[in-house]
Amino acid sequence: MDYDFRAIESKWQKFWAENKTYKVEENEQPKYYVLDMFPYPSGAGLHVGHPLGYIASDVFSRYKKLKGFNVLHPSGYDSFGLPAEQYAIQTGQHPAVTTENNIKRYREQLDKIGFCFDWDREVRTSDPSYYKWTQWIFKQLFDCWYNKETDKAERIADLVAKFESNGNKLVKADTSCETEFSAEEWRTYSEKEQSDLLQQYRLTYLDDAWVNWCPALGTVLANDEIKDGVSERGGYPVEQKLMRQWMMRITAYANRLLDGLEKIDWTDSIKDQQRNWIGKSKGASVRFKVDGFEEEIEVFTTRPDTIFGVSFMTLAPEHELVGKITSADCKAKVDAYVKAASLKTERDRQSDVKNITGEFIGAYAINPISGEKVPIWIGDYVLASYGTGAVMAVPCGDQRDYDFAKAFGIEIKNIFKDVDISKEACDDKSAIIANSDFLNDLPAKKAIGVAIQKIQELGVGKGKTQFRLRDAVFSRQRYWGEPFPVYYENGIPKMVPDDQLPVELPEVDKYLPTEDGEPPLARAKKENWPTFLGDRMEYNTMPGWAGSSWYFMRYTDPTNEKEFISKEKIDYWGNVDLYIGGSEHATGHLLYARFWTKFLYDLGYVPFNEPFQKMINQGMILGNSSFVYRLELASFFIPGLDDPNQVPAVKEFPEIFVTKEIYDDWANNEKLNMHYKQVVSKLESILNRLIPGDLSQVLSNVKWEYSFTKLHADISLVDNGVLNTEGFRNWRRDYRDAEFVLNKDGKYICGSEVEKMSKSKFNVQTPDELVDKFGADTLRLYEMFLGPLEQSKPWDTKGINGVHNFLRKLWRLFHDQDNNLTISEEAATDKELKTLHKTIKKIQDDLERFSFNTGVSNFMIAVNELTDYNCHKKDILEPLLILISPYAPHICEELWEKIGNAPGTMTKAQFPKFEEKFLVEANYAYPVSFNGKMRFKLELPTNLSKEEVEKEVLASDLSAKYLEGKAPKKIIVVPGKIVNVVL
RNA sequence: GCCCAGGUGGCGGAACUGGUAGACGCGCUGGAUUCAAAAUCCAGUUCUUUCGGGAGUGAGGGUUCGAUUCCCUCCCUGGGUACCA
Repeated sequence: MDYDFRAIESKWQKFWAENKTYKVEENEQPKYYVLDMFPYPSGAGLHVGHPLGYIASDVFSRYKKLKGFNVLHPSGYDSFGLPAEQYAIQTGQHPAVTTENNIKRYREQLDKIGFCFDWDREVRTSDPSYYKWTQWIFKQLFDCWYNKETDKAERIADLVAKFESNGNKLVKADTSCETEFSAEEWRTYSEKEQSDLLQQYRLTYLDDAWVNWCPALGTVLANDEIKDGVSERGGYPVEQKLMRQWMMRITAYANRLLDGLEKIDWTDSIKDQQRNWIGKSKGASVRFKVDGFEEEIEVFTTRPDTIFGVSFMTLAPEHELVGKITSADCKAKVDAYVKAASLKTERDRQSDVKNITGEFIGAYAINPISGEKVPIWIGDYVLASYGTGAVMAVPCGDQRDYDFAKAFGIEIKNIFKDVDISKEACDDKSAIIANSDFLNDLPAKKAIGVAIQKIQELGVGKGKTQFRLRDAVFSRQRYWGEPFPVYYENGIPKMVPDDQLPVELPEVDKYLPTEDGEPPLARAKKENWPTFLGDRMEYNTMPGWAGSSWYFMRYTDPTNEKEFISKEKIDYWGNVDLYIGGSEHATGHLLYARFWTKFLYDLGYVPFNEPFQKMINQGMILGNSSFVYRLELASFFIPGLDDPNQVPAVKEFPEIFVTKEIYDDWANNEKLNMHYKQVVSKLESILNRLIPGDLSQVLSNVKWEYSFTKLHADISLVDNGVLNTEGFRNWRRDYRDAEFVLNKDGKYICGSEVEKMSKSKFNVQTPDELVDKFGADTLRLYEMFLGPLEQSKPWDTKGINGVHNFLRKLWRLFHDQDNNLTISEEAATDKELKTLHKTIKKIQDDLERFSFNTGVSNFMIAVNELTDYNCHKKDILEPLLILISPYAPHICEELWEKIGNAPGTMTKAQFPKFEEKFLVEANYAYPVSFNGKMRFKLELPTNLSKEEVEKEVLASDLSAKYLEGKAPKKIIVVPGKIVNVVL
């Protein structure tokens, strides 16, 4: 074999590991920080979709190194997580053991692809030396409050000092505390009372929060683990349960999280998702009295200027006043509506736009500005979880309110001057207000301010900015997560002192919750806890996003035992310059990491406000799933056969699978389709076998009832759409006796669909087999060659030969037919230099704009051209190797060494310098267009002026044909580009 | 519903600031080499055609000497979502 990739790749992988080629230290060079999103080491290992982003970041890191940067490109593992815990529950094996095994497998797979990670910087969230500092950060959050005056986090001690001197009256904090107290009062409070009050100021605090509790599973479930009110797994009932939880006061940072988006280079899509998630809206909160009751209804509105247009009020069905103010005659209907709404999920309520529902509750609200009485309705388009759960409905100015009013025949008042609202609402903020007393003749923009002023004067409300963002629940009732550095004493939560960190996970007998629903850690006895203080330790653990909210900082100083990171290191490395990962973390990890970064910035621990300066979201690699079609026999009836004992049961039939054509035919609902006969004859032959004796006479009239279901088949059993039926029978026990109805060529054709790659869809392609067959360099090039990084694309290995051939061609540029090195010291020709410098420019430009796929094409073009020139010159090939090395490091290192460089110095090479002079040409073939249509090319010297070009074009014989003797109206000449003749 | 991304040959895709549409690769067709196959090499490959051309980047308009690129309207696909008051 000429290009022996197996030998080359294992040689260099070994060399790099032994010589620590990719180790980085702080130095004089400018820094560049490239990071991949934290991988979770799942038991399934890597599939071809995972390395896509890692390859891109690896190529970019290597490129930046060649450009003279000191590049930090680390990796590690987000190694706490649910799958390991679930496996532990099933097998009793400690999750640390499973996790360790999974990491080993991941590492092996990663190493085979030849990444330039500095593994000396590896971090694992589940390692006590790491989570010690996650706990430490938690303690800092506990020890801080948010000062709205300075707009940053400050120490609790300062707050306590303020309380001691002035109480909380003058303190402008982000707090849930609504009671006011003086300094004297503060001093009289007990320790418990003070602790409870401070909780309302701390950035992490204990509070009761509703969770989805599933008693049968003994766990709390996420929203998407619940389908139709029961657990997705097992179908057990789920109830709402109030639980004491650690919360994160992320809402204190809402404004800064929003504003910070302006300064970072992320896609609009992710930024929009974060903006929507934070959901800032400005407006006013207004209180409406309920006619005949003491109670008031508070609403939030972004359009206080339309308050004279309020025609009715809508409450969420869950609104606490609904029970109190509903009139007796409406009660039955309202109760029924509330019940119906409670059965719908928020999603259902949101997606059902066409079906407008609601119910009048027989009560009236009084408009605090106009004094008008308006009916109160409930409607499930109003959600209790947002704002106050009540809407002042202005149908003339809001389409949703408009549709509601129309649906129930509620009067629609018009408060806009010269605007027709007979068809739809008017939400144009430039419309002029009318019929609105003091707001008349003002446009909305001005009227909003005036309205708020009036509302405040009258004391019926105030201007308000509302956020959708809610404080984040930070407790999980799980085992495999960071323990909190918290213990309880007399019911007061206290922090474990720094010198006793980390609080390590205790051993437990089972990884399940206790019978009374306490988290697994409650199983640990006092002596099981490596650290135990007070009456008891905290039983909850931290969520997955705890460790991943600061891991990018730890890479700069991964083994520091004294601090979470040192000031010098983080000052040198700064924030992440390029972050590559999927967009699925848009409102999770990416928001929380920004929150923690801003917090640590406030305390002066890190010099940056935003963790990830530029981010690229790689598209998903989709799998090509294969499907088989199983016949589901419902029943059958044999006319001439009366003895029921002679009739076999449906379940005695083997599994029957039909080829795609038959399924398609059936799915197209052709009753007596052309394949019907084949299916029936298969069924009859099976029936014949099941019934003893020859019954062929009787069998001809059997009535069959059946349908088909589509099932995933493992893609390894399918070749070019054709199922390996024998392999399929052996795939699973139930299919051992499967029968197949084949197509006319005697083949079983599978269906195929492009879907997300996942184990459950049996469409996973691992990188291992490809590395084995073609080598890591080929895989790296191929994954980059597939298309733009950001786009999702189906995985298909059809084209992989193309890039593999490219590498072989590259190899052959350095070797003769007998695979002997042939490299010449001869001076390069102009043509060869042009190819080289054209390529340098392309590769550099493409990489600077993260266009990895076009880079590969350009290598191919260069190698094709040099092959044509029969070029074996070192002056050309050596720089070319440097260009290709970020993509295909193994083969390049090998050739680099072969042509006389010291081994392992490839990464220290300098990216070749592009020189314009080699691209300068004496002539250029101008494309000449007539009325915008390209007709021919005309070779002209590049130094001609516009006028000269024009003259040459008109004088050309080729032009005569298109001019047809007419004089052109106009001629456009773009020098070096194009000529267009307008007739 | 709303927000975002996208729609170019048989396929993956290229065309960067409005300037030769289809680079590069796959696949396919024909040929060379071979006893044969693989591999390799050469030629062709958007569609259509009366071989002069004509049409063509989801559809329809617009701006422009010139539009895949900019603007408007619409359709389709994928992702996100909370009817957010």
